[in-house]
Amino acid sequence: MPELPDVEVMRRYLQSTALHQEITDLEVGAARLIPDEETNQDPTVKQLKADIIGRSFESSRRHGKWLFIRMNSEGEKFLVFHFGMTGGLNYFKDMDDEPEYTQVLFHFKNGYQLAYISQRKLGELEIIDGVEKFVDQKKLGPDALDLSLEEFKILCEGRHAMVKTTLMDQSKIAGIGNVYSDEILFQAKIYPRTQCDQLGGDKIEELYHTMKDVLQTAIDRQADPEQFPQDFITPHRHKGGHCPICGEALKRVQVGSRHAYYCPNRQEKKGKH
DNA sequence: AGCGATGTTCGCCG
DNA sequence: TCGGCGAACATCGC
Repeated sequence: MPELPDVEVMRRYLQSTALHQEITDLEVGAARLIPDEETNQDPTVKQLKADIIGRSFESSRRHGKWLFIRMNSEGEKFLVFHFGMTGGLNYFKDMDDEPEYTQVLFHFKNGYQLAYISQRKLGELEIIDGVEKFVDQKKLGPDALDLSLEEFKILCEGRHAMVKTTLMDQSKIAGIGNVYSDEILFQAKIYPRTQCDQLGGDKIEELYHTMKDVLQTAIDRQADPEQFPQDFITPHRHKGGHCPICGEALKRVQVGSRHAYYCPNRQEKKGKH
């Protein structure tokens, strides 16, 4: 589930495995992952190879759900990853260990490989020359972990949209998706369809701190639901799941075109008390 | 066998 | 202008 914590864990993984090794070859299985300004996909794959082969990864950055790898090119060049709904990375040596659904494979001079995995082939991989410019073009808001309380208050105040929608809106806050917005709202005891302008100043501040806590805790636990604290909803976030705190059956409600899971006992609807 | 799924983009509507 | 909604994208697992 590649949201901010998942991508951060992948960034650290890549940072500790695949840096400073010359890339000797690149195999592209799913060309659709590489965006193309023209309609013909072949030249972009060739261009991607030309930009990458012979280079090495030098450092990494993350903004929201996007991962940037700076390469040792002439001038600044970054490889950008987006993992869609099902993507991931795996660094391995023996080709027998090549993961299923590998879509792009980087070969390093030391005999290791880095696989970009994507079961559903939704995702993106491209070369850019500046992170700030890219963030601007993609109209991404500040990264959720960099967002200040003041910025968060401004995002919420006077906004009629639902809180969950706002948390997931990448142009306002970058990095939070369906799963972590549910977790944040569960921890903050807010009903998912609550509108931002129904939250008081204190509640907004509480939500802000909860957002940071949830994301940081998830990163500390390797974004692995099995390692999450006992009171996290994420491992129970499915049909038939129960609240880890009070045992109530979880409910599901439509928000935008997605589903939110929540505890009807602990996430009260506004005006009901 | 059909439906739902962690993501983004785009167009339509009130 | 803002926000909600739904389709499209690809494809697998339940």
